[in-house]
Parts: sequence; structure tokens; C-alpha cells
Amino acid sequence: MEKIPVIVVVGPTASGKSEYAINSAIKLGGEIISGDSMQIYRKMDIGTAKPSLEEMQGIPHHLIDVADISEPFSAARFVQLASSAINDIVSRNKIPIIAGGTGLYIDTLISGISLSATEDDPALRESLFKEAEENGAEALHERLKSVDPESAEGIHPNNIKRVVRALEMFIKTGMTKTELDKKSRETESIYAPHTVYITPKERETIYQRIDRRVDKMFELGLLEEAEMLDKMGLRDTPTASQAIGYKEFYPYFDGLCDIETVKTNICLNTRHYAKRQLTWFNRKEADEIIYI
RNA sequence: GGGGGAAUUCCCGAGCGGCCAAAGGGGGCAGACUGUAAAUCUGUUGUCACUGACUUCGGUGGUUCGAAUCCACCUUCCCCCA
Repeated sequence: MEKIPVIVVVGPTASGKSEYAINSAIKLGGEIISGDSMQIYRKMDIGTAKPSLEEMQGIPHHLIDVADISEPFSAARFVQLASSAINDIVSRNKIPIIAGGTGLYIDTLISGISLSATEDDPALRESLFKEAEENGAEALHERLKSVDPESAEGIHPNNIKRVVRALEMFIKTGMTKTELDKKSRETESIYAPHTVYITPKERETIYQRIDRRVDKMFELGLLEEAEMLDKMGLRDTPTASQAIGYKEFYPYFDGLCDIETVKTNICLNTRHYAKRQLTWFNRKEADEIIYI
């Protein structure tokens, strides 16, 4: 079967991916699929740096504003939505351009990993976390080791989220994470990606861009946006509540810190995030590297 | 003017005679990553010729076999009384 050519634009936050993707779309006749775990949420506009209508220059953007903040989101859901968006784009003879910074989502999509369909079980998840809290992370890790030593080997005992997930997989499906991962790799990817990695030559460059962007977000009314979302219950949402640019406001709204602290923390968390993105993308092969 | 307290490694902050290159946290740097991923987690962080040596705990000088820890003086900061 002929593979579907897609262009993939990745890089750390504030690297200029969106702009690059839009320009490519104009040049090549493409449409954009956002590969971003937070831009999927409606109303989270300024803080997630969604491109404005003008910036989009008429290029259709998919996977932006597709979920309510109260909804959980996941790599599986992303793959599902992105795949159908790609089909749609291709059927209209346009080129799909995937642009975003969520490495896990994008890699899962283009590498053709097929995540088996399992429903979440919040109650089970919660009970596993409780178990870790009561008996210690080490004990939970031991439990994983007894059913799936191979995956336990690769997960640090302190990384409770991952230990829980691995156990959850086993309990729900009767198969170990090791087996399921292996199975997920059996299907070949249907995509032929051309990946463009946008990266700074100097770390300082991206840090400065981040600071500038955060300043701009505040000018655009980030505080008001965060306030509105907080009133909608953002901090109690399963996924959206984690978004940088919003969560730093929670203590401020509770009168526990001043606005300058919020801003500083947003810059800092964004830097850390950018570093993690760089670590992720650096080890992947890119077809093209563009320095900012 | 009088009295009391504090000065610690990039920052905050423990330490109060040997086990201290100095807890812990932050930050920095590096890394991991298959369904919460803008999340979660790990390592490292005085210098060097690095299983050892050397220079650090405001400054100077002392006490001691031995001091970040005790003493004296100096400098700076904080608090209280005036």
C-alpha cells in the first residue's frame, strides 16, 4: 500500500513552528494538524499560544478547539482524531502538515503505534495510587515486577504514574505492558513523514523567546482568560488543568502569591518544558533541521 | 546612644569542635519517556592530575591534635529600647 506523505514540524515551544507550518502550507497547498496537547481545548487561547485567525492566513487548522476543558484527553484520542483529519485532507488533495510540540502524540501517530482500545477506569487508577500512598512506591513497583518484570525494569519505582499505568494495563486486559507494547508495534505505519525540526542553536535564544512570549500573553489578557477558566473549574479538570500558563495562577487567585510570581513561574515552567521537548526531539532523526 | 540577633557553597536554608565539600529545597546542566505528556520521573551540580589532593562557610587574628562550628576585634545587615 502506498504510504501517505505528511510533513511533520516539531520543535520546542516558542520556536516558531506555527509560523513555519503556515508558510509551508501556503507554499505547498497544505492544511495544518496541530500536534499539541493543550491547543485542543476550547477557550484556552492565549495561554496555549493558539495562532490567531490572521496568523492562520486562511489555512485550515485541525485539532484545535476540539475538546471542552472538562474532557480528559490522551495520545489515543489524538491519534484517532488526527488520523481522520489526515484522511480528510488527503481526500481533498491537500498535504497534511502536522505541527506541534507534544512529542508523544506526534510520534505515536506517525510511527503507527496502534494503541489497543481500552476504556479508562478512574476507580482502578485511583485505588492503585492509593496503594502507592499507603504501602509506598516501592511496594507498588514490586507488584508490577511480579507480573511484568520487563516493564518494571524500565520504570523507576518513584515514577508512580507509569507504574500505575503498567499495572492498570495488566489488570484491565490480562496482558502485560510488555506484551501490549510489542503488539502495538506490529502494524506498520501508513505514513511517510518528512520531519522538520526547528531548534535553537543556543539555549538562550529559546529562553528569550519564551520570556517575550509570556510578556505578550499578559498584554493580550492572559490574566482575564485564566480567571474565566478558573471560574469554569479549570483546576479540577483531568488534563487541561495541567497547562502551563494557567496552573501558575491558582495560588494567585487564592491570594497566596502576587502576579509577578505567577509570571516568573510561567516563564520558568515553560523553560523546563522546552528543555524536555529538546531532549525528546534531539534523539529522533529529523529529515531537516532548521535553526531559529 | 544602649541592648539583642544574623552573616554558609549560584539562591533559599540546615549544620553549632572531628563522621563536613558541608542536609534539604530551588535554580542550572544532562537524561528517560507507547493512553494525564504543557504531565511524570532519574542523574548531576567547589576545583583538580578525581578510590586521592587542594581551596571554601563575611574579614583578620587566636584557642585546639583538629574549627563552618569556640574566643577577640573589624565590616555589613536586621530587630528592640532611646
